[in-house]
Amino acid sequence: MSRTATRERLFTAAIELIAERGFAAASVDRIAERAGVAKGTVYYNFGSKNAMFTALLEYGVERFGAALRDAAAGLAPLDQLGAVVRAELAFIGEHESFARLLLAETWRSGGDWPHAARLIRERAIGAVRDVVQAAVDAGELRTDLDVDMAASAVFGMVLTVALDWRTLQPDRPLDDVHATLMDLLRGRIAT
Amino acid sequence: MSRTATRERLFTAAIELIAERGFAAASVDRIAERAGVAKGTVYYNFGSKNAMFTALLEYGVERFGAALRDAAAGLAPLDQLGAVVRAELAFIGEHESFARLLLAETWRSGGDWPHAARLIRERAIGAVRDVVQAAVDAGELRTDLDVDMAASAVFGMVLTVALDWRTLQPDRPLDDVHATLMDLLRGRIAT
DNA sequence: AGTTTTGTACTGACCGGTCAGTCTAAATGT
DNA sequence: ACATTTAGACTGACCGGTCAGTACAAAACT
Repeated sequence: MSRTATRERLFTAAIELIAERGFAAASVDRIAERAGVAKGTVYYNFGSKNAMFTALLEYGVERFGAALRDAAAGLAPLDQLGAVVRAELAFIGEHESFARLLLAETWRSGGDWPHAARLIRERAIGAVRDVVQAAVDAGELRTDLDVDMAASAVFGMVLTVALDWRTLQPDRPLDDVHATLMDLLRGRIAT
Repeated sequence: MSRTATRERLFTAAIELIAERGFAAASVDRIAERAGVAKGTVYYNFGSKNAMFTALLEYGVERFGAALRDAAAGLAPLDQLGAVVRAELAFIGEHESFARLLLAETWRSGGDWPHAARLIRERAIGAVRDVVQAAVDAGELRTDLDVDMAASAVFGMVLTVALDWRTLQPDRPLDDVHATLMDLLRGRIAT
């Protein structure tokens, strides 16, 4: 089997198990078993459990961030926020387990991973931030808006709502969820 | 030492350790040590590590939900949402570790505790839901608003923003954060 | 051509250590 | 008296990590 194929199988297995029970409870034995690979292969490919987790996070966050940036590319500032929110919903819909893992690990405190949290903030939340900043620069949003906090708020809101969506109403169309979220963000709530 | 005092010391110690590294990595030995209590006391009081965790969650979520409900009590529907958001921020500011643990456990998938997630949704998010519903009933919000999703969105947004606040800008006044959040929710963002 | 070497990917038994949970006899508090 | 806590020794299961060895194909040598 090719090296990259093996690594991806391990990523998938690890993401699922960590999303279910957390990092510590996902044993290397079980991850290897689910990936259909011997335990030693994990250490041949990554060197340690921690290193595998770091590689997995980098791989996923990079893709997540790229999906968000691609969604906004080329659009008018007016449309970018909606597009980014839609892209975040879509990505989470397709990579639900990874999103759960992300939510749990990003806001962990003392843990072993200051690196992980920073990565997520730079790549994923950063993409949202850039869109908000573009809207401010275009004179579309108030110039005194706290851009970082707004980006974090939008990202967190979409992330938690998306996971509720997948958990409680998985059959509901993405557009429904997207519409409600955008209504909330645009203040179209009041009568 | 009284039974309840012992339990609370154990709760505090367990919450901190679990928030730092997750449930599996927080050993009973270390929890007992941090609480200044013998290991046997844990088993005398709770019977098992899982049972302690369940009791801890019930205790914390109950208090969290009560804080949110108390904040809204007696206010006009117009003011309730702001009060609930403020109460959520304040509670997280005072019980940061518990909030981290809550975030990680609520949106976990397969885990050992579907019970935990349901509890949080009923008690904590439920308090937000009631406030949103009251606003709808008072004709203050659109009647076609998806109340459950809006409540979940507000709760998740405030939770993630609050933890970013504590992590990245702990010295910032609560009122600042509150104002930005309410601006976002009221659509006062556009120029 | 046939043989030997080399590099890469993977295997699974095994080791030292940690963990949840048990047990007990004595102490402490009310 | 009775409930609660202590201190610590102990067990068996499981965990992260190691390592000698297998498989196999491309390359190098004769």
